[in-house]
Amino acid sequence: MNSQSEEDYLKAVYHLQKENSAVSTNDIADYLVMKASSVSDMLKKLSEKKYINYQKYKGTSLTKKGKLIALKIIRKHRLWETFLVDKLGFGWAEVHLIAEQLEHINSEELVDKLDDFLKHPKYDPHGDPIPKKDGKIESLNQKLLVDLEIKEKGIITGVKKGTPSLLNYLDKEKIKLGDKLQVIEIIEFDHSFHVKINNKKIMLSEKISKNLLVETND
Amino acid sequence: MNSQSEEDYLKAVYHLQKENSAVSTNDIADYLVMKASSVSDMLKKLSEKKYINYQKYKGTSLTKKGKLIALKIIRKHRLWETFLVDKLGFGWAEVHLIAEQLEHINSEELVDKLDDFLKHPKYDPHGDPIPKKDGKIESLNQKLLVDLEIKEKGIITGVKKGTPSLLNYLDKEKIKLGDKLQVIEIIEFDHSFHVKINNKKIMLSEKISKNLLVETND
DNA sequence: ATTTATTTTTAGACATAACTAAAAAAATAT
DNA sequence: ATATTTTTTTAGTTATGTCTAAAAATAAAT
Repeated sequence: MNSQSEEDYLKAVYHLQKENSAVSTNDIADYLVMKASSVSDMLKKLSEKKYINYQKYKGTSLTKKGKLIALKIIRKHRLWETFLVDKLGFGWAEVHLIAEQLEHINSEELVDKLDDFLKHPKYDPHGDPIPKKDGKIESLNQKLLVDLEIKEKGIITGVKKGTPSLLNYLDKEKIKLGDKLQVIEIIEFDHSFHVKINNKKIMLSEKISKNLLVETND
Repeated sequence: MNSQSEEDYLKAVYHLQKENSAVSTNDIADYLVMKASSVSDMLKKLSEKKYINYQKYKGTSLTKKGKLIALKIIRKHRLWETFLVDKLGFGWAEVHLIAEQLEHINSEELVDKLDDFLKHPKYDPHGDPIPKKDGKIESLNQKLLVDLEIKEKGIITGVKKGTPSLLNYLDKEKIKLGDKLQVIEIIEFDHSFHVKINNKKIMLSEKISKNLLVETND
């Protein structure tokens, strides 16, 4: 069995893992509100258990084994959130902290029976997809901006490679995670993207559009 | 907040506490499957938090504060057991281990909403009474054998003072916790009790009947 | 009333999972 | 290319909650 702590780390890596990129120690530390040294210790431990691929100084990613554990916890989290909102009448904003506790309850049978009871919901109250028993999960349709077409809409969900210069640029332009985006025009000459973000038109270079992650509806 | 361990100890003391008697360190150790030294450590800690009355070598009992905490955990345990059996379709024998985990989930609002959802059940699937939000609980009708009337039935639930000689005697007569008992006759001359235990007639002296705890229906 | 046995406590060790401070490696800037 | 900054790791400390072994207190038996 895995400790609550181990489960929290695996979940963090899952949530931070975008595309093919490795997750950095500091990112995990920020996400879990801990010190980087604590994260280092735990990464070593999880690596020994074969839950993550880990090379010193090179960041980490989930192994198949680790990913399955993370998805099972996310499944539990989202099923419990559904229960709390649909059956107990909680508001969708209040349930996160409680589900954070419930997701660590250990019983396969409980999860299956809860899933039956809720009639196998596909999405949790926040609209996030609920993984199946075997870990299968509906993909989030996260794409790079460069792969969008004209008129296509999406929500900015992250960057592929968070180099400071890119982050600084986004910061300066007041572009942040969660902002809505729509492609207005793609300039053939330099492949720059003219987009509307928060109802403000802005031009993004090809390089930027190759690094900006966007979640779409289709 | 209290740790899961602290809660487990308080619950153990609650369950072991019969009548006015203090609970011994060894009894708690047996109940929780731990070593007496571990129990000693924790009793000191719980005593500092004013959850128990504790004097070295003299056993322990819950303070008002500690009893309320214990009852709140038992309330959660029994509500969750009810949920597992009534809503999720578990058998009543399978739910204990899962409820043992769920009882430590921390959220007043969750307990209240669960109670509403279950329509304020009075008893859990094992027939045990569920404490109210304020800690009130239906008494178990635990009496001393000496207080029973002729024909009255009950279940042996413990002894008031577990002196070895009494326990040896009960052992020799093959009388154990959970045995069903019915009063056949009370001899006026020496106040001895003639009872039927497991369909076997037996005579118990006044002294014994003043030390045998019995749970009745009324 | 002493001796013997049992119970309880203390003292010291260990695992987990966090921390701080310092060293080492990698990334960035000049 | 070297210096500076940032990130990551290592080493050592701490708190919690368990353990074993030994000491102290209490209870039981002769």
